[in-house]
Amino acid sequence: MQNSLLQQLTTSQKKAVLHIEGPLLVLAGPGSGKTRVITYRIAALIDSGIQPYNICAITFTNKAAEEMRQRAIALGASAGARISTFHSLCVRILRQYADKAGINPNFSIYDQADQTRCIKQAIKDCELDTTNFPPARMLDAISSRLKNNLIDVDNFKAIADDFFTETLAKLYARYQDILAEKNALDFDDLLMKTALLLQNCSDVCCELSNRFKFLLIDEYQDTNRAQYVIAKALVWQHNNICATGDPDQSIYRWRGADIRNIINFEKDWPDAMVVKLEENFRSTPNILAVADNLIAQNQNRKEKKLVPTKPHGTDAVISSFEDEAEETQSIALKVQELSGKGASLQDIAVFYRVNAQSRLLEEAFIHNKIPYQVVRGVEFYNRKEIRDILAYLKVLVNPDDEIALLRIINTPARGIGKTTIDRVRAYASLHKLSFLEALKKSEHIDSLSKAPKEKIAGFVKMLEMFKKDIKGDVAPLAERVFIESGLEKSLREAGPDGQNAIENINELINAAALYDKQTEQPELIDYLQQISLFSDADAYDGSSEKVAFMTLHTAKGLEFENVFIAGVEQGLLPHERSSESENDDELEEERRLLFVGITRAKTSLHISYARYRTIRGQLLRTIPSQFLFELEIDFSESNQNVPRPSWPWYHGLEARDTLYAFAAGELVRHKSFGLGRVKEFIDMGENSVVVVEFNSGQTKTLMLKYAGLSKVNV
DNA sequence: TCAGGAATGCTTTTT
DNA sequence: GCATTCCTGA
Repeated sequence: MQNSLLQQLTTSQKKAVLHIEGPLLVLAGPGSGKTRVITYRIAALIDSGIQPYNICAITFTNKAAEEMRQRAIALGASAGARISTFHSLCVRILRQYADKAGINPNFSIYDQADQTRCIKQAIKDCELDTTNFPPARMLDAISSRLKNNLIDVDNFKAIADDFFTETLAKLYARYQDILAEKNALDFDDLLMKTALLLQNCSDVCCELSNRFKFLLIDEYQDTNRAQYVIAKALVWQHNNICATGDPDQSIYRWRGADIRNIINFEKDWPDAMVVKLEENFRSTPNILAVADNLIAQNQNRKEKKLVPTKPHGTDAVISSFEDEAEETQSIALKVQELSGKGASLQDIAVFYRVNAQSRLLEEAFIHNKIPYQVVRGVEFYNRKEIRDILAYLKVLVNPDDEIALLRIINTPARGIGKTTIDRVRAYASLHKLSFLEALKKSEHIDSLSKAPKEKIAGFVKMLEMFKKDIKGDVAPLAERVFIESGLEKSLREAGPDGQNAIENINELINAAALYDKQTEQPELIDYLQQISLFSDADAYDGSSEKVAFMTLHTAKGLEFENVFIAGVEQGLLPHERSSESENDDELEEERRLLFVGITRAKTSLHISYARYRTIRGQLLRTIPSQFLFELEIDFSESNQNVPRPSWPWYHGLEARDTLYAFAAGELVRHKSFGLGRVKEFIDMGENSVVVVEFNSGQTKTLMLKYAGLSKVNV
């Protein structure tokens, strides 16, 4: 490799880049250039005569893969290395070895919404109710506890030993059958089926580990059991694995990530070389100190220092605001101030724990006319009209995809209603046919009258016409489906919302055209599988002059000059759901999440919380996050003189001032107890309690919201 | 068959 | 609070 390029690296980085043969673990703190190390390594490997074809690098998002590809090429590496996410890699492997994996290569990939429909169906089929067996929880158990740990249906049946696990085993079995009937795999199946394939077919394992002579994995701390098994299998022949990661940035335990994978790396590969990258090139010492104070509170960790290399800067700030509207308003104002001082909007990001927090931020930024982007890629693909048109395309590739088929059969309305569908379904299950096959034989279904039969025939004929065009470019087919299915016409007649939907579909067709252009051999199935694996972070456009809003999870791997973290309150961060387990594991993961957020900041960091927040329609008094006290920053609850938002829809404060704020000593009137004086006011937002001593001599403790107290102005 | 309103449920994070 | 599903009437 060219010396001039290597000179850009530190001694430790160089060591990691140039250690070619054998296992290598790069333990790297935030901002230490670990992704850079992988990129340089790819270039160095190719430089030392290794064929790009023999290199496989695994990143966390598609976006990261794309960036890595381009940077490697910029370093002089020829293209051809496989750089992708675990999921994309699995799709490729499963399609290539479909027979051996026992699947049909035209499978659909089911996302959360599809999965939920399937699990609901399974719960119904097993004659269970959704109250005792909530779909979301069942799905979570199946995916993160079972599939990600490579426990398949048979394994689980063998170990189930009480009512709940036995029921779950039945449910799991039924759920897998439903997916199989529809020729669909969910996200976890992609990993599990690949891992099991590699485990069970040594010839496939052999072939792949000969093809990928060098494996590089970024964000190794967030791999789960299935991914670990895949990695292990891929390096079976040579042990040329390079993993980089930081246990302190592990934030995906809840979806099966197993931190032991990185902790036990040296046990798995005893001859591993370990390189530590502790210098931080991203943040000021002020920011790093705060991050360090916070993460030091985690008991379950190996101590690690963050060594700053940048000069001192401004201190991190914690601000408190009256409520979430004031919080977002003041973030907007602060952004304007930064921008006025010359900061570019794309260097500013706002992070939060839950997606719901983006709405108020958007309102504040719209009000203040500041351009922003909400980094939430999957949202686009979750729009109704997008799902509709994609469902048409999915059915063309995978006729067994009943969920997609049911979605489009009467979209737009073509007179095939519930009754008709039920009759066809009954016929299908009686004759052991798929739903589409039953539709094709509809003229033989006696329970149907003439009109529905004709409508079904028309629908089937339309699908068959589309199917003739399935080869080649995707965009023209998508456009044709949009118009000829009647979707376009129905949206055109649906007013402004419809117009918006049309624009979205046009955007999808444009994206498909881009795919056609950039892909050597465009294929509908490949396109559909690719967009199924599209992630939130993939939507981030770092080149546009906009402030970025995203969750703390999405922020992983990114960096910004100026970072805001909003809503740092008990219940939100740490999230209330994280306190359900009896140990501190989940709390520590929440702490790591904040750590990840803080360490994204290069020069300025603004943490905030609101004293009141409306949650699910209830105004609640909040408690500052316990983490705030661990940062060792001075902060007080003083009002910071934020101009109250003057937006027409903003009523929060006024409402609370009159309804929810009483002071001891205040004179009040109750509709039946009459006049009284407030003895004590326990502020819990909407659930506040007042103790009133009435003139009648009685002292009452009242729930404010039911008491109907009014203030008496003296 | 379907639109529209009422009732119910569900709410972390994501590939 | 919002989204989905359920239910009723046309």
